[in-house]
Amino acid sequence: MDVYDKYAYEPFAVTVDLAVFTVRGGALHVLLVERGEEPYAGRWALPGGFVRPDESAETAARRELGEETGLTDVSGPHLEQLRTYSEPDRDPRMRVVSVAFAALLPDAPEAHGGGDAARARWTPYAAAGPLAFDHDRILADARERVGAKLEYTCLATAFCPPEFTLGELQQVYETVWGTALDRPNFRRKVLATPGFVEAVPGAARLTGGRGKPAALYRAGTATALHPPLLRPTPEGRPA
Amino acid sequence: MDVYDKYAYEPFAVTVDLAVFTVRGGALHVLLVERGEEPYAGRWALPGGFVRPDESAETAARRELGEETGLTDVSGPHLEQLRTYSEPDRDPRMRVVSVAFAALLPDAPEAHGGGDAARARWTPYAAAGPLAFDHDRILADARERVGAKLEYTCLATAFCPPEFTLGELQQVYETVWGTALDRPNFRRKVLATPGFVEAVPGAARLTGGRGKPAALYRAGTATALHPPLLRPTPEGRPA
DNA sequence: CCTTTTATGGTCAAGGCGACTATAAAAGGG
DNA sequence: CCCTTTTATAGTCGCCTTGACCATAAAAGG
Repeated sequence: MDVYDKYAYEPFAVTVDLAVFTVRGGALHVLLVERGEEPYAGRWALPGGFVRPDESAETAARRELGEETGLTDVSGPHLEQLRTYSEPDRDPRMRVVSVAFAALLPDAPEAHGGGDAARARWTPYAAAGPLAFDHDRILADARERVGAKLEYTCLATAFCPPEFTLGELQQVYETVWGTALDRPNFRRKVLATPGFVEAVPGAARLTGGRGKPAALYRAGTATALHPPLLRPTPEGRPA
Repeated sequence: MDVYDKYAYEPFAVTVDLAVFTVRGGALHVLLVERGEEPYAGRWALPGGFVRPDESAETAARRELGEETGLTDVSGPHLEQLRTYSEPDRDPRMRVVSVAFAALLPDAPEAHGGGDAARARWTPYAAAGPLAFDHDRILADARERVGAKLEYTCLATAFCPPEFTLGELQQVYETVWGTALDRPNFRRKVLATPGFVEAVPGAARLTGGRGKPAALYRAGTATALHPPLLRPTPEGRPA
């Protein structure tokens, strides 16, 4: 990292791209924006934008998250850096290096308040067609990362509202992983992990649905999951 | 990521920084270079350099790895992107965004063949004093990532020569994690994981040391470790 | 009132893993 | 040449986790 090297260096544009996920109605959704200009005019793309001179990539990502979702409290949602995409030809116009982030939101915010957010739409992950640039790749990487992190972190609560039932939490796992889980076993595992969730003391209950009302829980203070909650292996996944 | 936005964007310099690790004599070592110029003249730093106009960050990292280690076959070593560091003030001279990588090498190459490699020295991780720029942080992040990946991947073999004993493999774990492991249990776990290691058929053996000669193994084809090989928890590490 | 639906509680056996003991095969020192 | 030391390898035992179940409780709907 020697700026005084004799090598000439070329200036790059640096952007952030966001894969913003939520779980809605049993399906994983991602926030997309429609491009208005070339290249890829009319195609959908991940929200994002330039990193400004006084910003870190993290700051820029959180700013973009607020602009695209219309959220007021932008400090709440889980946001984490994924990796950086820097293929020389990933943008046909110029050299653009993009730092990708994944964000996890609870359902509800139907997005597009004003400004940039007006362009944004929640799209089922499965229906997120061919995206602009290398965003298909970024989105796939982001989804894989989120699925993997559910195994060994308490990240699943980031998809849930402040108070939630264990059934809702299980829905998050089943939706992201695309597999069904045994309810009693899931419950046993979650409750046996100290700090994962904590019961809402008011013995509160919920919901408009059928069946016995469920107890409410809040996210606990733990972040890691030891031992991990491994997704069921369809066959053998050792390789 | 809209280049036609009205926002002015500032050009950034983009570099790669490498945390190159090896296990030597029961201690984790990292490859450092001494800076000759301001700022941080005389301080040690992670090797790295500018990403060239026709390179991706991955390509630049592998090129730098070759230049700094003097290795000929630069396609062999494990190299993986860590994350990107982009704090606006991380370089006092100008706006530099750095994509950090971790590289894992087997012991032996005493580095510095010619060119840039002459500047490079293997340093025990524990003795890697205050480094230039934010490289202390990068190095700490890299070490943590490597330690974590040993748990759920077969990455440990990247520290070993082409043929190795289970004792050497265990040494890798103990060195990176800083904990002792029970030998029979470690052996049982490694051999029970299909594709982790495969026995060298020639019933070969080794070594100049005392004791019963050990069987030789090669790295297998598996990359993931299911179930994981968790490092012993000193107390409770659920948080 | 009975069925359906969801939440919750419990059992049981197989497998993984930590702790530990035992044996085998080399080197080194008297 | 024997005995100790050292390292590799084999095996045992019991606890805990986990997957596959079964059973009960509490609501809604007909």
